[in-house]
Amino acid sequence: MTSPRKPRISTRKEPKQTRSRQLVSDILIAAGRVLAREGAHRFTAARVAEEAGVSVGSLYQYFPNKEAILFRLQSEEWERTSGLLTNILSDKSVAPFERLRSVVLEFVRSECEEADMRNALDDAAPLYRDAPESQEIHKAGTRSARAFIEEILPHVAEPERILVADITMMSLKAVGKQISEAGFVPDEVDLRARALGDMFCAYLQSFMNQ
Amino acid sequence: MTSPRKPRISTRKEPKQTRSRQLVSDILIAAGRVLAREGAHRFTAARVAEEAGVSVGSLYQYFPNKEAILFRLQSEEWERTSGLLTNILSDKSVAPFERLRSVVLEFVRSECEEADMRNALDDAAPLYRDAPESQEIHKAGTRSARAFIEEILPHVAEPERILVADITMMSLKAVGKQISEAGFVPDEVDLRARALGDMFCAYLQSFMNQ
Amino acid sequence: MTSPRKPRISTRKEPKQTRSRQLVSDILIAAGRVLAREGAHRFTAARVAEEAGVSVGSLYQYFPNKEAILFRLQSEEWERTSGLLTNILSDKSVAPFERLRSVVLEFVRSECEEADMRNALDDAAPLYRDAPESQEIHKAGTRSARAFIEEILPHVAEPERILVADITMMSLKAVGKQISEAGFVPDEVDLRARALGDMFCAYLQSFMNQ
Amino acid sequence: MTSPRKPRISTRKEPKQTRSRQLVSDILIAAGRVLAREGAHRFTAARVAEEAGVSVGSLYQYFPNKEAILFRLQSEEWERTSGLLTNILSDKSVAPFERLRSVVLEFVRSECEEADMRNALDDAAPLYRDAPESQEIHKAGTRSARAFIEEILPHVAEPERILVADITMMSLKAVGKQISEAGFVPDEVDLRARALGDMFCAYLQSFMNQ
DNA sequence: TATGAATGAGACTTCATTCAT
DNA sequence: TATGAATGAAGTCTCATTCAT
Repeated sequence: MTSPRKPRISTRKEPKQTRSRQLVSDILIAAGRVLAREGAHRFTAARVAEEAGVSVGSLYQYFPNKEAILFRLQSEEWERTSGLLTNILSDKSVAPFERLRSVVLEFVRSECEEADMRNALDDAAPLYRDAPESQEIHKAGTRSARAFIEEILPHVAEPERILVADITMMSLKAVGKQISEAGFVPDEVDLRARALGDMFCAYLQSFMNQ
Repeated sequence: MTSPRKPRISTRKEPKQTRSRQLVSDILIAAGRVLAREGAHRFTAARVAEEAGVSVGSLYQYFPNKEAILFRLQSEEWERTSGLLTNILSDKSVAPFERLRSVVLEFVRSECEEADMRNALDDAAPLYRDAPESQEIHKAGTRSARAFIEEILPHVAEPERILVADITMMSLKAVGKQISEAGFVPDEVDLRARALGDMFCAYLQSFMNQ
Repeated sequence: MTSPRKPRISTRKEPKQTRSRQLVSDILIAAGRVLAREGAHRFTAARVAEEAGVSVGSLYQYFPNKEAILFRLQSEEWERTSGLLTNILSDKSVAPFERLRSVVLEFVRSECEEADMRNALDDAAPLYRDAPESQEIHKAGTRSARAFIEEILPHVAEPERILVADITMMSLKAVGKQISEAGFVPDEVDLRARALGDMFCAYLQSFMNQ
Repeated sequence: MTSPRKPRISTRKEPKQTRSRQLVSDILIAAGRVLAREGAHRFTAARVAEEAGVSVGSLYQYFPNKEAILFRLQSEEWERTSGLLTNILSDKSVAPFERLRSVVLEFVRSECEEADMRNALDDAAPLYRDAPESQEIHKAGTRSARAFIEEILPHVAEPERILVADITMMSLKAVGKQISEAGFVPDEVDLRARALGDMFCAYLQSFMNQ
């Protein structure tokens, strides 16, 4: 893929006034709804504006383009999820493997909430993914994961730890997405989430038995 | 999400003559190139036709719509991969865990070949994914995986075996994709593929120690 | 015949501002001209837009599709004609048969005005005819006709009155159309219109002599 | 309407061999079916060829273009109908008004047979109507009608007789078409046909009482 | 600041007709 | 004579974005 376009994707103006902040928030909520209801394919500026009850003009006042809206939506998703992960993983009052199982379960469940919107967001990924800002976002989650692995596998060399953390994170995100896409009922979701947790535990355990 | 449209996606005309067969093949190759070079976003009938050196009309003589081309591309990919998986997994002259490691390595490597095209194909997935034909395709791979799990975990109850097979397959596909997207050099790819293999082995092993 | 598609045909946006109203009107006038000049066959969105001096986009801002334009054109025609009919037929200060002759004459004359456009509109009928909105329109004229027949043939049973009214209306519309298509000069038109009026009078008279 | 195109519409080659004759006939039958099944809108050379079981090439061997097929279809229709009219109207062993009533009934009924095909043929009229050959066809029916009027209204001056004949024919054709389009059941059809016959009789009668 | 009408490039798809085999 | 693949112009419609008000 060539794609030398690096579209500006950050918010056009930092809204300091409350009114603006509210507007941005309204737009994002509307965008989520449009995405969930109509699919990535029908996610258009006009539809978002209408759903948000603002004019297209206003929309473009706060977002430089359509992609920026998707990006913000994704960012906020990711921040929420990232916070969740970090909170659970860093809570040292809980046994490590319990934390791991817990984090997997919560993550998968959260992926399955608003699955329609998330799936559509994924479908739309090509639109915002290439922006440089998008890369940044994933670092936070990565950091927590690496710290956790370091905590439970202190004797493993750093490069390998990073590898383990990355593989695990990748699997978690990817499988989480797949589960959310599959449209399972809550019990089926939990079943799979727990199996995934088992897999990660078995994997990490294997380093401890070495 | 609305839009449950089920577009016809199968090949429009069964090409029996060599000429036609060649044409279809040319179109698919051109489509792959367009996809890799321009991305899913710029994958249009006109561009594919031009790249293939045929008229749009001819293109539509062999494919009912753009999605059908993508679907064929994906099918052929998947058939190749599926064959690969089945071959390795069912070769009982090799120790099971060796087969598993091998299959993971090969799968990930194959995902990384023509990564541009594959990634673009994934981006385009919303276009062909919902077609009924598309669902069928995934069954073959699933079968091999389940058979393999049955072979090495015969004492595990069927429902759980299926769960294990599905989780493993999901991880393999999803992580394979992520690795291919990340643009690693071959050594980095292998490193990750092996780690993934380790994870699966550890997981399955954990059922044997029970 | 298959294809029972019921395309949306109503106006896309209720134009409240004068500017919009003007635009819609411009488009309709342009559409009429294109129809008259080029024929139904060459009535395309692009041509209408160009004739109206607006962009295709604007055209689709006010009409959901090409058929809707034709439908509006036809509606306005029909409303005018329908009003004419009703006015003349319900004017009880004039003797019934005089009213009838008058209505036939006026109707046929009005059909012959802008005959090119009307004929092309008829040619295009397959495009808008099946829409539900289209069916509604014909009811008004039917009502006046039935009321008139009731007035002059009060002793005839209702079902038969309806039949008489319907047959007469059908003939009037159909013959009017044929006359307008034939390209007669005004005198020839009047001659035929009067003959048609005679026919209707003779028909109704025949019920009075019974 | 400008429409300066006068497309060649007559049959491309007079098929003397039986085989060819058969082919032309097959094509026409297929064309009728396509028209009835798919509507004028979807009447395409390819579809007719497929329905007829011949290649598009062959189709174009016997008809110079699509319109020619429609024209032939219409011609044959009209010849049949015209023959019917002439036969009934000229049968002097039957009382004139009985003949008139009979002709109207038969004509309307025949219009209602294969209504789908006829309606679609009407929808397609713009495609063949302008050809010069098309004008010729209507003369035969006109002649019979005029002869009939002359027979029963010998004392009326020729120009007026022609007018009467033309108006009556126009009404008959036009109303016949409308009835066939309306999709009535046979009894409803007959009811209307008889009313139409009544109207014509009353009209002609009015000239006899003068 | 907000609005929303206007733009027009560009996507998909169909189909009449030709012509090499 | 028959075939049917190939052509490509033409048509419909959408949508991101701008800009006058």
